[in-house]
Amino acid sequence: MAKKATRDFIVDAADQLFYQQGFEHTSLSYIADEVKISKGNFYHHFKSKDKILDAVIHRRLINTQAMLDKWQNEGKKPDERIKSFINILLINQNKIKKFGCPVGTLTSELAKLNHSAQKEANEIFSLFKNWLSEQFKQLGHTEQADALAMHILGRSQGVATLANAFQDQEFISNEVEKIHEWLMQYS
Amino acid sequence: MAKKATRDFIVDAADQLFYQQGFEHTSLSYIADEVKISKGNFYHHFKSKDKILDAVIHRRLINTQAMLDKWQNEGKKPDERIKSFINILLINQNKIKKFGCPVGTLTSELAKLNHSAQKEANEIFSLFKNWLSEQFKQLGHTEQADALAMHILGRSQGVATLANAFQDQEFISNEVEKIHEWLMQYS
DNA sequence: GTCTATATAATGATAGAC
DNA sequence: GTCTATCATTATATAGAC
Repeated sequence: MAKKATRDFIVDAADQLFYQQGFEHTSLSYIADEVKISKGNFYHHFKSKDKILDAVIHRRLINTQAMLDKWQNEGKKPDERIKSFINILLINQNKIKKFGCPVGTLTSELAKLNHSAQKEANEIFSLFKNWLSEQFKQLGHTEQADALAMHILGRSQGVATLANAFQDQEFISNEVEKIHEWLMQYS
Repeated sequence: MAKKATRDFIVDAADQLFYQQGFEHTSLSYIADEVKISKGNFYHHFKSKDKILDAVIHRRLINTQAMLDKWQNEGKKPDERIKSFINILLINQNKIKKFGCPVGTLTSELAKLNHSAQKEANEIFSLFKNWLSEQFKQLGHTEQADALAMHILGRSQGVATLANAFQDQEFISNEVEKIHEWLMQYS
């Protein structure tokens, strides 16, 4: 396995900082400090701030697909796989309370900035949507599959947004349970 | 009725721009240009950028309360009032597709900035939550009222976030209908 | 209340030595 | 690949004339 290059450390740091502080609010100086390199060195690896954003989104796409693939192999039944998706809300609840959903908050920010990377960022959502849709198809709900996928994706986004605003742990548990109950009628 | 003062025009512009472009991304110069005043004049009315944010949040609190009061007087039954809330998703669908929910996107941004106005901004959410909770109480669901209020608030947030990312009009209609159906069991 | 001019700090980005 | 030094631009904010 190859040694981790400086470039990877930059993407590591940017990925986290963009999530915790937002894309625009995170300056290159701050990233460089975090990685303990100079700004000049930073520009050797990425020729603009938008280029790291591209790299971060690309990494998130890879990681998301890897997670979906893992769920695909782990859970035996489609409805159990969907539960894996819902349960991220519980697993990541501390981060979500602090920073919201990494996908939803990024797409919202880029929409306001009218940023050219909007489309790529939205692709992360599409990965989830298409994967969820596929599960519903396998459950026999071919016609409604896309709408059901969007529904569950929306529910999880709402939970993340309010958990972030209200810092409410019980709300997350309640909602996750409600989504599980909702899911039963399609299992 | 008093003449509209420059101060009001500044808050008008800031309110819209913070919604459309985000708080941090909206510079004072841009606001000043929009209102057609100088930056110096701007600082005569607001001594810092955070002070306009305060004013904008305050105005949104006032406007939100006024809207809730209006619904309280218009709709005869509590479940019809709740429907008024849900229907904002349809009424404002064009803006929501472009910029998301003004409340959710602001609280998310301020959370990432760790901004001191977070608490005040979240109060807008609380107005909705408490109002919705009151409606469910009047429908006889005293015990669950808060949880039901948070549920419906979360659903609407999820719809706004995904409508913004996917630019999907049909999704909004579908989800609004689903929320109406869900509401029936509590009516 | 409104303006012009300016101060100050930070940002994204580049040049060039090592 | 990494650094220091620097640039141009923009941001928030202030001073002071009218």
